[in-house]
Amino acid sequence: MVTVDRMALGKDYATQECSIARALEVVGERWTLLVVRDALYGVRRYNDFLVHLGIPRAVLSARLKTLTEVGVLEKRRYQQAPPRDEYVVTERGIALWPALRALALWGRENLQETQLRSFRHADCGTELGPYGECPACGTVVPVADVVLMPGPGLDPDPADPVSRALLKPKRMLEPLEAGPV
Amino acid sequence: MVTVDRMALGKDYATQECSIARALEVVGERWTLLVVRDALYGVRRYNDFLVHLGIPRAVLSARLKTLTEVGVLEKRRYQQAPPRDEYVVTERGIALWPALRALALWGRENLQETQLRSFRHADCGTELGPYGECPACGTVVPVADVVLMPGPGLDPDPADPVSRALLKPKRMLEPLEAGPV
DNA sequence: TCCCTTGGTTCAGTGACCGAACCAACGGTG
DNA sequence: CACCGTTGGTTCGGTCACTGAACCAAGGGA
Repeated sequence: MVTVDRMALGKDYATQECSIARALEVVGERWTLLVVRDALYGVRRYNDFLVHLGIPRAVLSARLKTLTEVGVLEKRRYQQAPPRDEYVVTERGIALWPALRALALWGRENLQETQLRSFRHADCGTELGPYGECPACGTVVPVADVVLMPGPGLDPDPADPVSRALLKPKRMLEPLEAGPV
Repeated sequence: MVTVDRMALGKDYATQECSIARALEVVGERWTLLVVRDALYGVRRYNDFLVHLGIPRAVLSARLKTLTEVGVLEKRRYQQAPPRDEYVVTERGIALWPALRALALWGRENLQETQLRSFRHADCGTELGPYGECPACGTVVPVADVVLMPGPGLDPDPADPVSRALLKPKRMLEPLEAGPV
């Protein structure tokens, strides 16, 4: 019996002296980055994450808990009776935007045939360049000034209310109004 | 009995219409992004990946196979007798650099206490800015012009030869000369 | 002949993920 | 007041990916 703690399988990269490994220990598990993506899109409520992601409930609960603990999300009571909480993305979560945008760009250029969505500068409607800048304005665009635009490759009649809400242009970070199922 | 193919557990996000999900199906599995990171650092040989990552051999074989199939790495014979292959990062793999750099930055700013490594512009030695640009030169720096610099937080006497080689400044992409174990 | 290097494959065990069922607090309705 | 619907979970049995250790094989060199 050694005193070394049993390393949880599949969670950390103990031997790696590397900031990327540290980051992946937090956001590298299955579903985690998609939860953060949805949070940046404005999804805040348990049920909206659930139906939009199609994720097992136990896994969603675990991810929301971890992300709250590391300060990427903040659990906040939005109504008292009955008590209801929502998960709002924090500054630390917003700081993941460059990584997510880079991944989206890579996926679109290398794996995706049809254009699904685009990220545009709210002020002028120009699509963001490869480094998150607005080519027309010449400035780096903060997430709050980005609009998520639907593209031609999307299913025009999706089953879940979150996907339906995202068929219209949507300002990032603003809470998403998901209709009934 | 439905005709729908059994979805492999833990690999794809079938319901997601999203470039990020497509990207994560390829690079979202455990270890994968660290393999790509090492490839960008100049690691090319099976044994070097193995000792540097501390990854199970079966998983390394699987990841190298998948990454080769999707065109992120290229398997190339570097000597005939005895026959030996190496894995070299392709243009498609290099295109993952912005995502990895963004993740590294996030990990360092949010999770890491000590500075482990920094990415600097080879021409002038300036540390890269948050969007991969050189603040001094005002240009976006391609990976080939980035130097990986060791920082004060690193173990000064690591066990594996790859970590030892990375204690000296190292130009990205150039093949890494790992000494004997 | 024997051993070493390199680059793998095989296999049993473990734990993360899966989906379905269940639970609980509260409000509204008949 | 009984009952139902909404929201936000927890529990549980089964499956599959990851783990680590052992094994394998094609050469080269002593």
